[in-house]
Amino acid sequence: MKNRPTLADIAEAAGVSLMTVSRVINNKAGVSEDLRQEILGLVTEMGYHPNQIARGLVTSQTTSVGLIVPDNTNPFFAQIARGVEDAAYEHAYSVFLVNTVEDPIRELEALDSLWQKDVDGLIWCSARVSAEELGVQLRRFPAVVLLNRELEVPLSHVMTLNVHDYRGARVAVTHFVGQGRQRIAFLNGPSHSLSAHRRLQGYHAGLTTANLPLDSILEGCCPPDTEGGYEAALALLKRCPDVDAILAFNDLVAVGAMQACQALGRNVPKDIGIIGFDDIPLATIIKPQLTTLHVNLMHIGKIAMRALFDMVEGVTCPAAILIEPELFVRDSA
Amino acid sequence: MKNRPTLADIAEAAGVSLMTVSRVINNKAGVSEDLRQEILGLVTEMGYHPNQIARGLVTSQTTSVGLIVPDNTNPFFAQIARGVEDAAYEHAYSVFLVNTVEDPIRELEALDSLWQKDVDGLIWCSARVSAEELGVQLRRFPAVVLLNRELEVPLSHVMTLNVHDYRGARVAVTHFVGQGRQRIAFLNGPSHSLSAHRRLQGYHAGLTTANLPLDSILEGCCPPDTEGGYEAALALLKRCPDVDAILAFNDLVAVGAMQACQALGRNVPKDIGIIGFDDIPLATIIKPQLTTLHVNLMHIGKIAMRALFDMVEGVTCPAAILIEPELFVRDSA
DNA sequence: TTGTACGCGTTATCAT
DNA sequence: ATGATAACGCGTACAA
Repeated sequence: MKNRPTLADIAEAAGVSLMTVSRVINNKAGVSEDLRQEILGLVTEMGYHPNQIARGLVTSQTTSVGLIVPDNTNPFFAQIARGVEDAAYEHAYSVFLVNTVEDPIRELEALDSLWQKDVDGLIWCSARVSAEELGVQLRRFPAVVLLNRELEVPLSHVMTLNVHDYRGARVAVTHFVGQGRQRIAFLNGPSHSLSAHRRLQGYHAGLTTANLPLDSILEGCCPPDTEGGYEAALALLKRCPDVDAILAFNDLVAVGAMQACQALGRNVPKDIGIIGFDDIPLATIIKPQLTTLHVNLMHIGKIAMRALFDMVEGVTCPAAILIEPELFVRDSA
Repeated sequence: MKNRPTLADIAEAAGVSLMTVSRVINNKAGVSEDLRQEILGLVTEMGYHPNQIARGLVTSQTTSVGLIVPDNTNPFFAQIARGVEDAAYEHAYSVFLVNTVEDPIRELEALDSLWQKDVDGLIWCSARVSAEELGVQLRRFPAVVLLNRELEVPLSHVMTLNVHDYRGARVAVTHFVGQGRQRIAFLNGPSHSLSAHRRLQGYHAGLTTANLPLDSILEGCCPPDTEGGYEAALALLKRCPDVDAILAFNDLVAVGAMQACQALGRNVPKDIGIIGFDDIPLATIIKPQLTTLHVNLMHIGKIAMRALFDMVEGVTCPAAILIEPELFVRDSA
């Protein structure tokens, strides 16, 4: 590897002081136009790029942020990560990607490592730590966007960004009811999930509004993937053969449920309607295409990163943003 | 944000010099056991973590690496990224994730930004730049793993990691032939893709080995996603109604092709056999499940990162690794 | 318009 | 066994 040129190198080549070059690099005033052009020439010629490490040491701005996700392989987070990276690119920021794999210890280590890297900000998805620990960790970073997690007491350097799960689930139930469906089941996600909790409330609200009885036999929990949805739907249809609608925690569960229905000879959507959540790419790949609560995940990632950038720059931001999911009616309900 | 403690802070608290603390932090000899314990106590008490930025400035090791992918949303690269991150975590390294979105300009900017961040190494997937430009860029980094790209002249600080596309495609064709299929088509990916080129060769070799004629009417190119596969398969079946097997560039194309067959009333696998490439999660979600050339993508990511780590540490590595894809026979062929 | 001195937090080197 | 000092590459504050 060729040694990278430093400010001093190109200052020497130009026969000027180090500061003059620095001014040119940072577009600051106080350099004659000819000198500026000459230096600019040398800069490109010698392939100089400022060393962000050294720059960060003195400015305590590293132009890099951390992104913590449970699993970047999950399409949900993959889309968000993509949005974050795109927006970071707009601002010439770099993104450290870290997976927690749902492991609280690894989550803590991820935070440590990002802190050691002196990131300017942090986008933290689905934080699993306790409320106290959350407070401690948030205090360590200059700016944080919390995705999929709420905050009891607002903090000036923290923004929360949540999907309006409650409303989404309620809309789905109302849609089912409008189709004349009566026995509406809910295949929920992990019980530790905040979203799962909020969606269950929305599901209940939807039923109540329609004067339909709540019946815990219609509710089930499962791992948020296709296998989970498949097994849970199988069990559900066994204990409640009269189910005519299934609201799923997410699209993966919905697809699993759809396949379970088909395996049992139930037609979707004729016999059983199915609605998913998130609208991942799979939703339109699968046949019949999934009716689902669409959330623009890449856009959420972008919003998160832009807000983070604003906070870093000292621009005031809303303390919390709530994203409205929108029902995309396709073929499954 | 609370000010992070520095070496000086805890040195002052311990009433010793800064260097003594540094020695303790770095597990170096030359500190009495009592002092070491006392300092260690203060370190945890005050929550000290070394500032990697400052450390990197003097050691010129940042313990961070760059990962360049076309699109982290693509399950193929998502899996690889996950493997890279997992292995990086094992070594306490951090990963900068950058998307190129197949844009050569953005790819160059990605390289610049990673270079400015002074990464210890780089994992570069599907490099699109010219051979000369490739050489220039490789020279800028201490260590590089090139995924999905070959190198004419080996470099001591660069390792290439490729899937044996040729062999995979040939195995697939042989499998088709073994099933008595005669009109075997190939829906290839983008013409600029190196993999696409190698797979085409393998496809040809497979046909030739089976004494089947090459027929360019059986070959098509398409964008490497489901829509691309769908459209291309539709066109293919229109111009060649007698096709009884389709080898697809990847699983997404295969799924698209499968749906096109179904839309045209062709049964898969009875009328038409389909084989994909990569074995992404979708392959087992879709029905019928996809027969495909399995590649352990997460494992590839891990191998890449571990090799990179070895190179950074000065351990010698193979100049090139070739991964054998394995045919996973499921329901589509 | 241009340059000098200093400090960011850490490690390496050389003293003590 | 411990400490003082110089460097790493850069920006800020001040001087010329």
